[in-house]
Amino acid sequence: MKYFHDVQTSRKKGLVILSIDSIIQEIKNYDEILEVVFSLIVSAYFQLTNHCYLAIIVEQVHPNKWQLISDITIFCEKFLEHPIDRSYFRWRKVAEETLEYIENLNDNVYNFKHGNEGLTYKDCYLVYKNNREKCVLLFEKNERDERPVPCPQCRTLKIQGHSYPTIGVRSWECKNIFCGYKSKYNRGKRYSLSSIIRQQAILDSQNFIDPKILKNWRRDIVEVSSFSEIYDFLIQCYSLYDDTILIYEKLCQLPPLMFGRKLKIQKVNKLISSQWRNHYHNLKFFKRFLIKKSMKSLTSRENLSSIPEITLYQGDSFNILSQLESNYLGGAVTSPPYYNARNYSQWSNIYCYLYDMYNIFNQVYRCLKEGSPLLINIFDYFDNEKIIVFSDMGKKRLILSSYISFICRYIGFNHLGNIAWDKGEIEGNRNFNQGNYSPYYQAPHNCWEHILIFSKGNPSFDVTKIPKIIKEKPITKIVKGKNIYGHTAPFPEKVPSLLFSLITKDEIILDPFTGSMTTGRVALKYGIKSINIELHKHYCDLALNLLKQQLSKNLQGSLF
DNA sequence: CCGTTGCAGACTCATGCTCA
DNA sequence: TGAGCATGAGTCTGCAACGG
Repeated sequence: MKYFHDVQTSRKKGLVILSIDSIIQEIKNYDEILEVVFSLIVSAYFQLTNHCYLAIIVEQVHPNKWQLISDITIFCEKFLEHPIDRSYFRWRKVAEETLEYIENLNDNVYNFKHGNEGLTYKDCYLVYKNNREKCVLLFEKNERDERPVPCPQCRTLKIQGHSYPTIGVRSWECKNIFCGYKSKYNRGKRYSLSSIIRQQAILDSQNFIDPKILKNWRRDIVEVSSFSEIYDFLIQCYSLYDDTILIYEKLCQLPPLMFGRKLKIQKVNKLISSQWRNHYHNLKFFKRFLIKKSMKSLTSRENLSSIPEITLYQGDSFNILSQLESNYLGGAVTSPPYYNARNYSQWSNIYCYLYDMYNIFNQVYRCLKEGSPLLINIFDYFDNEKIIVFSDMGKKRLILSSYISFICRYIGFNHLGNIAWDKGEIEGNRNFNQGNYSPYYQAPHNCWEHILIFSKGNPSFDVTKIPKIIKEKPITKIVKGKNIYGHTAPFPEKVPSLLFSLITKDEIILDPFTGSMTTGRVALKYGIKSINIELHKHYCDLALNLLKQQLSKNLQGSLF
């Protein structure tokens, strides 16, 4: 393999691990933190071998870990902004769709010619020891590399470029008529460099991963007896035997050799250059959706609920919120529609989605009282952003939680923290690795969702009251192939209850995407008034039905 | 009650398909 | 025929259903 693919298989750095806490310990200023972290990411990116991983470990930093995680994630994914001259990049179509949806976007269309590339977000592990929480962010580098790779079957370079199975990964087709491999349609072997490397590792016993490690790390919430297990896991699952691993950490006590990999500990010189922070804040990417929407016309809003404690409006969240008073709500909790996750939540691309979210949360901000909390339940869903390509090759883990955090901070909210909603052993204990115990095949089970905590201005509630993690099974939706609940994505009562533990009983709360009105119904139990908004008539009916059931149950209960 | 069977559901990979 | 898109097979395991 090395003989035939000499250039591409030389592995400079097979994995880069960035342990942030020790590096930025003394820095108090958030902008300075960003400067240091961004410079390190960029330097890591250019040293990292293609198709290899960058892991970033974050514990507790000033002022808030989750704010930093959000900025890091968006930066990693989007920091390379330049024209992409591949024909799969159909920027005209992206521009067309976005301009049609976002009316006030009279920006120069030329901007859409620039695409964003960078590292692909794979996962965020939560690692716990006693009560301490560390986050491990994982990114994969897939840089377009058009250098020809010989056919793994017949070693010839008589090949032709083919498609991109995932963005940034070039695939090839063998054109040698004497090659041992031919498909039914008489086409040659198709392959890519990254798949060749991965498949080679399967056969190599030195790359075998201890199944014990995999068992402990099969979910993305992990309980460890020592945080050094993070390194054991990362090194075994995301690098190959004989690789050189680059580690950025100030006080590193790791041996120079682990599992046959050479560790290179890098001293960090404090880099003071605002270059990358400025670059980040000036990305054209943000300018395509951070645009204020103007209200079209006053739509009639009718309260569908007959109970004084609950207000239920059917209609577009933005329109209805625009008509509400400013500074009078005591809190808000919601689970926004996940981008293109269901047939009731479809947008042409991520810009359109983020534009809607920006405008709706902007209105929520206006309606909230100073100091009041906002909780947002969101999941990093798996889909295509549809801003580079439209097919499956663009499908990836979306960074919705990071986007929402960015948007809300842009509006003016304080991002105070994050509650991890551990959904438990959903879908069994599956760990998709195609039966291979070798690196790069280990995909954990994504078993937690974000509940982001924000406040308007300085919080008037006690932040320390909020737990770091809650365990709650998702509501059973499907019984014998039928959706007995009526809504495909309900959230548990615990989520709105978290909000009610922060506010006083005389407040009015808001849920701009209420669905089956879990928020309103739980609020009623707490004796708190609520305003609920839902776009679809169908869900409003469902909400009222569920409310009716709840009330009749309470009535029965009071008889005893 | 317990062993067996088969399916759900999420994801990847390889290959078929199709357009220009 | 170059290049991108679509899709079905294959992979996993817990659990429900089944049957002795």
